[in-house]
Amino acid sequence: MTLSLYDTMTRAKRAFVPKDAGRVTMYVCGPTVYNYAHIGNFRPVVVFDLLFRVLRDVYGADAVLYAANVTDVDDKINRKAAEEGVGIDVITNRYLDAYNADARALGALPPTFQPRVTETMDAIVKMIGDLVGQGAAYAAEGHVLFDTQAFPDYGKLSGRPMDEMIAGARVDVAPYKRHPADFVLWKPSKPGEPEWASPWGAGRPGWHIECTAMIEAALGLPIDIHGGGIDLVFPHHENELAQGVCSGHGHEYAGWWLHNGFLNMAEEKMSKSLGNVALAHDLLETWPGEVLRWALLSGHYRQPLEWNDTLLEQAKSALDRLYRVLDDAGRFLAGTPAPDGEQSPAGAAEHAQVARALHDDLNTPAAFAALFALADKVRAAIMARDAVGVAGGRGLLLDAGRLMGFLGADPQGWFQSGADDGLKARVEGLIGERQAARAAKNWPEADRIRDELAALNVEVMDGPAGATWRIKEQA
RNA sequence: GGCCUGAUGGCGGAGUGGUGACGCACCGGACUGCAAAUCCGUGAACCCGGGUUCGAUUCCCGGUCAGGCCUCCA
Repeated sequence: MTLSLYDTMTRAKRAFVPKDAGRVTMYVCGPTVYNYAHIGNFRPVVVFDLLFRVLRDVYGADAVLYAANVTDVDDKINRKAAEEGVGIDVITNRYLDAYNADARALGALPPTFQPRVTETMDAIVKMIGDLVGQGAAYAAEGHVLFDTQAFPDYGKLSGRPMDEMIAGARVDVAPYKRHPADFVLWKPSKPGEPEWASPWGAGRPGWHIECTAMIEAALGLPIDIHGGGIDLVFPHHENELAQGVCSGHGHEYAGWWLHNGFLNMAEEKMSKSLGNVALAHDLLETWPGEVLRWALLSGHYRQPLEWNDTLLEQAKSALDRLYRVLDDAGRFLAGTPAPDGEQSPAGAAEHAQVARALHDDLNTPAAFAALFALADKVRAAIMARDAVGVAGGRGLLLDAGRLMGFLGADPQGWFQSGADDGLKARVEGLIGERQAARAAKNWPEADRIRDELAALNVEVMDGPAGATWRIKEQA
């Protein structure tokens, strides 16, 4: 089974072949930590976490090295720190902690490395020195600039011939630039703002050099996969590429460039029912992280995705369906004698189909379809009272879910999340009373109790083996 | 102005040169005391105009609409 990935550089889907199958490397541009991150900022987090999981599945967990950086030097950080009268580390640590907590809630595995600009300053300064030494950068008026003329392929990644860019540019060109396309590697800090020592004077790095230096420091150039949002293709990744190649680390930078599409917000829908909840941090107070993850993966990662509350409701319903199968499978197996071993696990073909879909450039909608097909097989095995099929099929469903970062919750807990112990005890008591009323065929009383449960946002479902219940809607 | 994406049923969203997945929602039936869940089943879509082809939703050209990017700072 071949893994193929769409590469922005060649604009084609290509079979993925790492330089070293025992050491697969991936780097993804992470957040600037000056505030809570928007849900759109978490799309690359979830998409590349999924790719991380797929790569670990193919090459082995220890063979995949994934670095996701954190930008903790930035004007917005400086401004926030000044507003609060604290050091930038207070701001960056606060929002980095929140970011990591949110990422975890969205089911993202921790990256192998999470380099920070402030901790990579030596490597950044060294790489700028390398570029100057290679004749690809020059110092001017306290700045160090990358000389785009030194890189003939500049513009190749984003498909922008340099002449056209200059012709269409609307921005004033700083007088110290040799070429309008040249960009900053190092610049002086403003008075009172953090600064670091360098051969060109105290100051701070430009945005683009940070990532190139962090890649070299954390993984070593070249890497197999470089990921990020499609908005970063130009100028950020174009510049990273130019820096990496010209710094003397060879002609390759990244084997595959992957870019996720944008998340489009439908503000009016969002605000009407849920308030201003564009932040993942806020959404997580209303929805399970798994629902947000499902919603983020419900379209192909390269396509734009419309984000609204309907999408979240549909994601919740879809996950409910899968968890219901797991729940029913568990109940069936708990009440069934040991299997006779005559039949096979249900859904083996569908299970393989999940991985096949993911290996086709992370086709998550097709993978979801396979997940549902697998769940249907488990359901059919339950109805056929095929214990081997159910037990095996449930295992396959859980395994496929695990590959995608789903179905990790206890099914009971999934449906009863949000209920505290007091509510649970009260619900169990009411259900007991209702069972007695139903046994006596006292339907008005049974319905009255069901209404009482409904008032507690609890839905009761009668089954042959007794009643089960769940929380009806998200709070 | 330049460059680049996208347009599929009520909603979300795959895919394909030859009867258009999947999920959510809706409708009919079974089951249920009634429901819920589940099962069976129905209905429902490829932006517009040309071209290539035996055949186009799919390939090509044009258009419309929507979105992204166009370099320290923004």
